[in-house]
Amino acid sequence: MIYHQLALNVPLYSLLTYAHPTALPAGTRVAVRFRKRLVAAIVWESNVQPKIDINKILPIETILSEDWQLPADWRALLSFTARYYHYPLGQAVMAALPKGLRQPEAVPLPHQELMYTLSTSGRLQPPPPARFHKQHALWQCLQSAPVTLQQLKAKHTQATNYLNQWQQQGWVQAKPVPVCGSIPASPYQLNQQQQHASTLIQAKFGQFAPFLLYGITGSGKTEVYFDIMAKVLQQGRQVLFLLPEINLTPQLMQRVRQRFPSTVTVILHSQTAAGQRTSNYLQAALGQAALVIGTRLAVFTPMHNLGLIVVDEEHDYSFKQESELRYQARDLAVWRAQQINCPIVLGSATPSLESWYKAQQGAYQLLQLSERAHASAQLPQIHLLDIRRLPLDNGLSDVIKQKLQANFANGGLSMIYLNRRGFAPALFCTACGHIFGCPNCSAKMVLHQHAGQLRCHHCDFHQRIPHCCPECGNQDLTAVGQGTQRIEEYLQHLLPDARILRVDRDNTAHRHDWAAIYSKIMQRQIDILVGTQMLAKGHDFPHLNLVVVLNADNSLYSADFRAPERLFAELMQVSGRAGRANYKGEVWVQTRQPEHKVYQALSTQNYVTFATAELAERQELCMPPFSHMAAIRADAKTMREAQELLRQALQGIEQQQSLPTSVSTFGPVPMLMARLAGYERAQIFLESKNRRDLHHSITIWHSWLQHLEKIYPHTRWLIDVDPLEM
DNA sequence: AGCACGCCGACT
DNA sequence: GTCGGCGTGCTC
Repeated sequence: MIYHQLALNVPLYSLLTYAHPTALPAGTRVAVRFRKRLVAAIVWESNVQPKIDINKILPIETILSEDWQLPADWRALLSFTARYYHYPLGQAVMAALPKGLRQPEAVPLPHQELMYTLSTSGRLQPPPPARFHKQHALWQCLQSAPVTLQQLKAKHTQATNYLNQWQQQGWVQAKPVPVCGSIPASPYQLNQQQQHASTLIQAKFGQFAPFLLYGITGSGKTEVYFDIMAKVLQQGRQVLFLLPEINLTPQLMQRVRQRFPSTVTVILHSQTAAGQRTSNYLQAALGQAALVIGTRLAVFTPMHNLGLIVVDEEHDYSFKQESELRYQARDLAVWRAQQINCPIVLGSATPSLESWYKAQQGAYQLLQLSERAHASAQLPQIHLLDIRRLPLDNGLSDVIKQKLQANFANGGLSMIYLNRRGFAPALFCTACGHIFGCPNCSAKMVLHQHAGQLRCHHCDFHQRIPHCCPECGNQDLTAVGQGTQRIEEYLQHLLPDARILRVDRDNTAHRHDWAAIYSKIMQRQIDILVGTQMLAKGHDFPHLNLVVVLNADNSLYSADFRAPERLFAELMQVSGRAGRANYKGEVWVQTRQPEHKVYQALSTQNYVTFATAELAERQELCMPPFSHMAAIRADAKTMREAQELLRQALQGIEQQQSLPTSVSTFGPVPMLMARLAGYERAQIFLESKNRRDLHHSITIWHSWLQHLEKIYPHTRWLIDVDPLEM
């Protein structure tokens, strides 16, 4: 018997040993008995010396993938991921596989699409008589060039029948569709900066080279990506393209289709149907797809012959998974590029300070695009409107109201941006000041007028709008603050003839909602947009010429040291929506702190000054990227219990062994959102300038937590490496 | 994580 | 007597 180490979906930090008469290659998918149940597993190593009693070892039941294995570089990526994020390898592996491959069932490999053409003997045959005009057309089609079944079916609904007949005669032959067909020349001419960036990247094909493509909004980063992608694809290599939220960027997909019409492209994101995802995954693994486009989870796609990775909007927080396996896809993408020796391009108009710092240090090569791609497009003018002494009507100052009225009268498109959905962010009692909070979370309940509910935006708790205060019985309850619904309602009152559309998570719950909204906007059926973050991300509405930002100040009061960076990126992105193509755009920001560094940098649209100042501050405080962090979190029914586990572990560590001197510890402290979905949450931060030391300390913490979890069975814990949440 | 094993209260 | 509550501990 040959013993194998297998990765199973169990929360164990070691692999499990199973037996098979022959050695199976690493990466093979198998089915095994685990506690009497049949489960899928991946062979990690064969020919191992069992470390447990041989009598306990069970046989591998079936081999699910006889003819292909998950490749070695994929396994290396997952081993690294599990180690770096201190997560059980088996669970990391299963998280990286699509559902179809986590099941203990064999999955048929996707068959490659075929192209048909007349064979040499076929060409000697006379075509079918012209009176059978459809058959004749089919033949003509096959004669001119290889075509797909789909194309043939368009000519003749019975195409399959005739193809079979003719194939049997030996007149027609089939060949797999080339994975990367010819790429038509781009109608777009790169400007000098774009060309320069592209040339520098191309010089590094075939080797590891990280680039930071810093290009202001509208500078045409995508054209640079496309240019180098075309080159890589033409060399017969694959491209992995990661982006934040794919369902929100139908535009990009359209551009890809136009630019690479005959390149086999697959899309991988959480909303892709399970079967489709498995098939896409396998196509990429087998080299049947040349271009893989996806969200963070796509970083784990096994690729046959990867030649380039692109991470668009690299600063976006959605690249970090905030549950289970807490990985940062952008960072893993860089690791992956290094591992397989290919260039990686991180692109953004407001790079993360982590990436910007690396570019300053020379670890990443900085490529700049400082001109707007459309020569006619101008940067929008940004106005800070100090509202400290201005009367507000439903959150809007007179200046803004006039701006909106005027723009509507002139037929322009306006957008109101505020990051609060619902009607009002809080409901309170005018008599005693009671605020309706969520019973499960440390958050206020949001008033949803249309639904007649108070809702918590952090858990699924909701209740009917109460008639009176539970504390004092007073019936006079007031909604404070503005949400998208309230602004929408007020604007409709202010401008009764305007066509107003609200865009937030409440009305774009379904996959196709957004596409419908988008086409409505593009067809100029909308005058004013009211919305949240969703509106800020990557959409071009060429005729949008007025952007109004409300209530952005909220983020300035956050205790999170990354809040300014996040706000700046967000506001730059929203501002960039105005004045694309030929329209001159204006941005108005209502604020009570116009002198704040975020707004100052915004008003001159100068990322570099902002980044420089922010980095200086981070350095002074020894915050990332000048140090590396990890958070150890615990949650329990009470804060005391949650902190107890952390305190005990900390005490144990301090008494028995010492952490590396470069590592400092902060906490335990409650999380910013101390209570979530009925659990109190506490955390300890570990911080060090040295990654190895930090990693070593986390390992020590890890073993203590595993030991202590038996003593505190009601407290759950987790490790978050490079945390974003505070 | 599941899922069995195990040791004490309220039931036919 | 036993049905089942969920605390404890292991998984190849």
